[in-house]
Amino acid sequence: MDHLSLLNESQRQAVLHKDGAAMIIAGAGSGKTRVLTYRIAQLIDSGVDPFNILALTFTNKAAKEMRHRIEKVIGNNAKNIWMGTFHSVFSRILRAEAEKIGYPKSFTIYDTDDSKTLIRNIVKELNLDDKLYKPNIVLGRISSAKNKLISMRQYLNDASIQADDEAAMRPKIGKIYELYQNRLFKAGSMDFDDLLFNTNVLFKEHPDALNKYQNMFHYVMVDEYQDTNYSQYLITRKLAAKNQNIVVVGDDAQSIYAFRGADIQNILNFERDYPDLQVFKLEQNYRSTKNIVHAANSVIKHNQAQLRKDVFTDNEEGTLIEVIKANSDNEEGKLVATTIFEDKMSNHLSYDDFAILYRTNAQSRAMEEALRRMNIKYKIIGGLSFYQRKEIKDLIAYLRLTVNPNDEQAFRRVINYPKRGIGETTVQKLFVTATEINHSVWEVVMNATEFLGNRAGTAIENFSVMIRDFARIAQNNDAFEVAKHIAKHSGIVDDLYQDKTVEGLARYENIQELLNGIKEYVDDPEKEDKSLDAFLQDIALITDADTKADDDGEFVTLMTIHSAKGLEFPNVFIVGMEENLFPSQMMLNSRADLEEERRLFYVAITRAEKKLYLTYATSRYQWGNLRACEKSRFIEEIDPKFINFKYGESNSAGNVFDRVLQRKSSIGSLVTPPPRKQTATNYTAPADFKPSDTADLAAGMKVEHPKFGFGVVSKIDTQGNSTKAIINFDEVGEKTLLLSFAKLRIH
DNA sequence: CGAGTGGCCATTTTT
DNA sequence: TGGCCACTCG
Repeated sequence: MDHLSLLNESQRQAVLHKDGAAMIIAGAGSGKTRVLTYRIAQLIDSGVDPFNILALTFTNKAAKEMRHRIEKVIGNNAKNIWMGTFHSVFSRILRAEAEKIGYPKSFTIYDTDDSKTLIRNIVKELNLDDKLYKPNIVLGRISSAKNKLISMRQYLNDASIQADDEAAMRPKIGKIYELYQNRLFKAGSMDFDDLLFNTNVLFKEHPDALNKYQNMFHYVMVDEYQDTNYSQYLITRKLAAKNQNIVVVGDDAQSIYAFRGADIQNILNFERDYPDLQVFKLEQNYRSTKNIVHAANSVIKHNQAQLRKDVFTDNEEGTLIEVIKANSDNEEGKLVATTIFEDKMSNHLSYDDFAILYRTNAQSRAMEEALRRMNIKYKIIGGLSFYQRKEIKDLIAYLRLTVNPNDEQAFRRVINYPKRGIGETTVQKLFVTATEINHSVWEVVMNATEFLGNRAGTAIENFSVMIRDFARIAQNNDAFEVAKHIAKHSGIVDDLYQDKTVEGLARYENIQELLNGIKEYVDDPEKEDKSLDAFLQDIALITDADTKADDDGEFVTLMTIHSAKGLEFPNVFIVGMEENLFPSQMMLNSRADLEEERRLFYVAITRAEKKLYLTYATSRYQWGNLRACEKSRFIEEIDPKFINFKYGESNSAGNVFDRVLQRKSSIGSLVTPPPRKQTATNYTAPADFKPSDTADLAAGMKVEHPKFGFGVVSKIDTQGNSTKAIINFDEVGEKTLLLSFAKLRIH
């Protein structure tokens, strides 16, 4: 294969490795993805069936990117490779095998919010102190137990775990774990951790199933191995036990997910499990300048626990790292924004070339304000995802309930939304009864009239008839048809329709967007299964990071350092380089924590190709209070010969009081432009508004929409049995509407 | 039973 | 400072 010539010696060796176990230690920017890509291509070239290759990644983004790149090399065959995140691949497998372990085929997946709500409910039911048993903490304990494959039974029986919980004044966590797990089971639902936990259960209790997948996956590959937890480790070990063809790729210096159960130990275990292991080290960095690579090396040297590795580069020297000091978080934002602006202008760069990285999401606000004031377009990755919006979750709850009526959280969400006269009292009654007879709420609902008075009974009965009706439709229709039907007949659309505020309008649009998304899903020829079931499984594991960039024009990228892993940008700003922020206050308690934090800094530095800026502020607002901040120790840990202090220490420090005054006086000029594109309309639909039949709608026609007002059709787009109209509205600009859904009056 | 208001809590990271 | 929840009033 000619592409072998594009590789350096160690890359080539790693690519050409075929049978047996191997570990590739890949330094930052060392062409890891390229090696993985070519290795898979090489396997297929040598006659391996793509169906027999399993490639596991950590994020959807990484999976997508790799599939994309393999397609470029070997073409369509790449589609048949089993490639995805641990969660998505094994939820797919569990879906086929669920009944073996007592779950329904169409089990639903609880997201973190569902899990927390359930825990909150359980804590309440147990009459425990909700100040002590906070959902975050409890879920954290349960999650880390599951990641170590500790079942609720083992948890309750483990003396040292119980002692820990008692010492933390939370002796009932085990009890909560038990109830939580029972409730999930009764609801036919799994949380994220269950997807991996239950895969382990399946493989353990059903050797036939394990055997089946061992025979299926002749070659197993795991990316970002340093971020795997015990549960994931064991899955891969079992899968590879038969053929022993397993390759893991990782960089211990970039292990930043220990807080989530990732265990460096897995790398050590790996060496123990496969004595014939071959190790390849990729040490040449192709991404960054010498200054950046050396600076990163000088930082990571402060860690004790690490595999020896010498990352080097043949790239140019580059410019020094700039350290910028600001007096406040707002000034920090301003300095970053102006620096970007000036750099772009004087060097003819694109905003795409810049990224701003921070430790916590909360820091984005100051940056956003500054960028907006300078009219610099930006995009935030992460944060609240599309699928976390209330209206989206509401509709999805209906969809979930349709495929799995036992789904308790979905039920709770929509039982009285839109309002149908079923109050909290009635719902409580249903849940209490369910607990008493140890059945799911849905089973109680099915016999509601026996437990409830006439009025509530009827309301519940109507609800259950509606859901069963949805389920019936879901039997012989694709996900889009069902979802469209549900959006209409659940009353969600009508409800949003009433709300003429800006937010209401946005929610209405979001529902449309979700339906568009489902339409796209069923129109995708690569998706074999177009059922609502399949769609739900798919989106349960999607995060904001993979929603495709609607890239209208160039923009600066803002995100947390965690989500920046695996990415690269010519110019990178790491902001908030302050003690207690980065390193985070919560990570100062142990050497291990601090080292993880330092690895995080290492990851951040190595995102930069050409130019790196570190900024910090000497004061910052936190929970509405101004607090003085100190420069981060991490700045001191960089070898100073790679740094240029732009607003050096000589700058008069000033005191907090001065800064408050300074800040106050500058507030007058902070006239913030409108935060978002305005979509409010002054238009209100006339009382006699009646939608026309839009079958003959064509470009050029003038139409009226009950929310967006008047507009002109600019394009009609028919795909399959759905038709979209692109309409230019007078007030809100261009919108894409699904005709089967939108109410339009033709003029 | 539903809408509106006040009080309280929070900011570590994500599948 | 802002978002969410619980409580109270209509």
